Amino acid sequence: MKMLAIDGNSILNRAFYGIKLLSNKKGVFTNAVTGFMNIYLKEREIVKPDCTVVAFDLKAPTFRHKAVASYKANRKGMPDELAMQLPLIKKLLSGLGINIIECEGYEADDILGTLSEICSKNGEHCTVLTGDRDSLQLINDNVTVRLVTNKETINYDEKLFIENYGFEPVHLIDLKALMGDGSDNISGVAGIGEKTATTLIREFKTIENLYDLLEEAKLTKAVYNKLVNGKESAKESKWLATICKEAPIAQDIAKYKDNPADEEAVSSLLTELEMFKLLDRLGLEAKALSFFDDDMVKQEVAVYKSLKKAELDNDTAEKIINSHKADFIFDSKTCLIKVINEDVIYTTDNKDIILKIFSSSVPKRTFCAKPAYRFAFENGSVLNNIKFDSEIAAYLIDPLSTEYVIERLCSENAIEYNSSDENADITVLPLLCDRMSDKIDSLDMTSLLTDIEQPLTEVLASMEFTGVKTDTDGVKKFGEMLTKDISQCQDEIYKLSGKEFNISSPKQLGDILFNELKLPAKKKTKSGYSTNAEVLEELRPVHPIIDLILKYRQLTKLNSTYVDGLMKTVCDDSRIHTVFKQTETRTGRISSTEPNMQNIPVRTELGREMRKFFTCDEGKVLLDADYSQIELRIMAHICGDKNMQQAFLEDADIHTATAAQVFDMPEDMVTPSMRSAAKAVNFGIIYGIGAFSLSKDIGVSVAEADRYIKSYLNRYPGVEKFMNDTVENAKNDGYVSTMFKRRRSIPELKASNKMLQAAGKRIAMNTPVQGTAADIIKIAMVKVYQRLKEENLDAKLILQVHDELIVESSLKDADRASAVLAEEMRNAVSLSVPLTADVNKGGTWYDAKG
DNA sequence: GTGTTCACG
DNA sequence: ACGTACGTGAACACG
Repeated sequence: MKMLAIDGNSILNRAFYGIKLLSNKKGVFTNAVTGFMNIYLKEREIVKPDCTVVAFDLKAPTFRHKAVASYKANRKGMPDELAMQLPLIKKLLSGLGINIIECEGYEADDILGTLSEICSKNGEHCTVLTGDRDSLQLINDNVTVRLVTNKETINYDEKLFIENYGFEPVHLIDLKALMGDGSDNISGVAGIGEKTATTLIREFKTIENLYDLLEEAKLTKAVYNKLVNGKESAKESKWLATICKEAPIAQDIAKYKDNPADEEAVSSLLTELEMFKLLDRLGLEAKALSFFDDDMVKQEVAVYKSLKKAELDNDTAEKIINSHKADFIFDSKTCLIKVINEDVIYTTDNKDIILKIFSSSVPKRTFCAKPAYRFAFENGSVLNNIKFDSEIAAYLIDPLSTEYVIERLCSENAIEYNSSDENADITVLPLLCDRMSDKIDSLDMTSLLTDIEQPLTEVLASMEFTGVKTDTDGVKKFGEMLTKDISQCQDEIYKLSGKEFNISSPKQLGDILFNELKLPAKKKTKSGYSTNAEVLEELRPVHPIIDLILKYRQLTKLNSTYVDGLMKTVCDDSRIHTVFKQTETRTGRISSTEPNMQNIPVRTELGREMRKFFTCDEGKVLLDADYSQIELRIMAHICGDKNMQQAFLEDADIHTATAAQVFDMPEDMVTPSMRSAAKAVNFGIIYGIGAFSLSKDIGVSVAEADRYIKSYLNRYPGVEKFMNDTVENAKNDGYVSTMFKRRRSIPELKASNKMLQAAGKRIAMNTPVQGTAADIIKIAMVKVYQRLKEENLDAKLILQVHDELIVESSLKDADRASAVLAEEMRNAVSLSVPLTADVNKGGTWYDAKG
């Protein structure tokens, strides 16, 4: 008989923080349940238990001393999003026939301790599944702990434990008694940390033995004194660290055997939670549920009404055009439009009629306007007077959502949605727009939506439509050259390693490097050795094969992602029409796909060659304009630091100026390496700096990197204040915002996981800066687009790469277009420091980049 | 489908 | 101690 004993709270907690928030249409969160079940089902395959028990905490804070201590440690409690999933997972597990144990006054790990004790006594095997290292103390011949970590699940048996810790599992409590445990409010012996504690426990095994032999033991004076002073605390800590094995639960293992599942109950629950993948995995069918059967919800929802339908013909189109508003949904795949006007739904797939509606001046609202703009442009027409795009509105309201679909937005806005009605989307559209419009107003984002984002949609559609001229012959030749070099590189790698293998497989490559060639392994990943560029870079001097592998990586990346990848996307007009996504990023940037034109190589000379194949039509030229240091300038503006502002007002080289400040010397004494260190610090400042990463980035010690940061913040006190205030406000408000009122909520700040919290702080510091930069270039894009049009210039925006705009212009209009670009980019907003934009021109992107 | 790697700002 | 900077998209291997 094999038992699997699971620490429900620990695993649920890990699952919650490991997966982004998910919820069903009613807003019931399900990410922790999903994550828990993923872990559980995977472990079940591995352990193959006969009986399974999931233990949950049920704490009565005053019941006993230990409970009080840990109650305090967890007092801030779990977030509501997690707490509401506790009953769900319990219900689900019961339905699956899995035993749940809760025991008043005992924590989950006490129950696991008791269960493992019962198994041991009966000579049965017990596998404990938890994310809590404390439980490792339970390990013995019969008890294995499978420790769930972020990366992997480690199977801890006695052997592995001794290998890692150097003493037997049972003495983990003695270790804790000395070193303490902050997260569990265990104080340990003051001044004794992990190192000393481990050495002591390896030698003396238990604290009792240690204190018995204290006088004759060879200890330093300091350690001796600490131990003497901390004796009481050590004893107390040991008691606190000891997992109880006497919880009052059934002693008969047979009681914990798995029960048959109640399939009916499980499938109702999972259907309601909309966890269809899990249903599938369990081999169950979804159950039909009546929509909105919850009375509470019913009262608030706008009731779905079935509307009259009519054909959209010339006459009805005329009527619509002359009315005061029309809401439409356009499906570009099937070229189908549905228009709602005066409670009638009109439908047609007639192109001319669609264009007639689009180009008319009747005020329109829609969901996802960009394909409509593109359709209009592709047919030589225009789309006029879009008043409201509810998809963009939904994005501004919650940029963290992964997809914006009408059905989901309805459930979030208490609008009933009949998914079996093919006209459901258009039926709910007017109401959805009303609700979202109110929300946008109340969030003070009206101007952001109507003055920046909505006008931008047309600009993006135009850029996509225009596309980028591509020299396919050049790309092909470049690819042929790469292919030759790759095969040569490959041969040499095979020669050096003595065998043929797939160099692109990190697994096989790791095996060759670290097992066959016995190179020193640095980092590990979930599935083996890490072989990323950073690791390889360090190994470069150790073996000549490393250089070749890096070369191979570079060449194959260029060949598959850029040469092959791009060639696939070139259209018949020998232009690439990327798709810009306006509702994708959490900061407000736009992104580019199919292909991604925002990550074309530039940093290495070979990669940069690619840009020679992005060109322009005969008689035209490319204009490339980029903001210089826009993010640092924004930082200087919003933090108000006079020292930092001065550098920009004087038009100084900001990295040199920073180096002069940080290293406290005149600018002409700054060496290139100091400048480059300062540059890294400036980047770090924008990202929400950490000494560790900075040290890695510039190759100095963590302490040194920390000094740089301290010195930086000292010299630019406004920056430090901004960081602190921003994080503080974000904690209070739950969100941060940009200069133009774009907002991003930061749930990470409420996490109990420290790493997530730290990540939240960095997001809080970075988003206002990155997001404001995004706002500004969007404003510039709209203005540039309008002016090029107004001034009748033969010049079109074709690309945006975050701080860079590219225009394809006729030769004759190039100078005027350049002036428009520079002017509008510089004057997009007025900050307390100047914004500068450099413009260059050339026949290819490579040349125009300056 | 997920993880790893690497291209960009 | 833990793992380590912000924001993206694409290709490939592997289960």
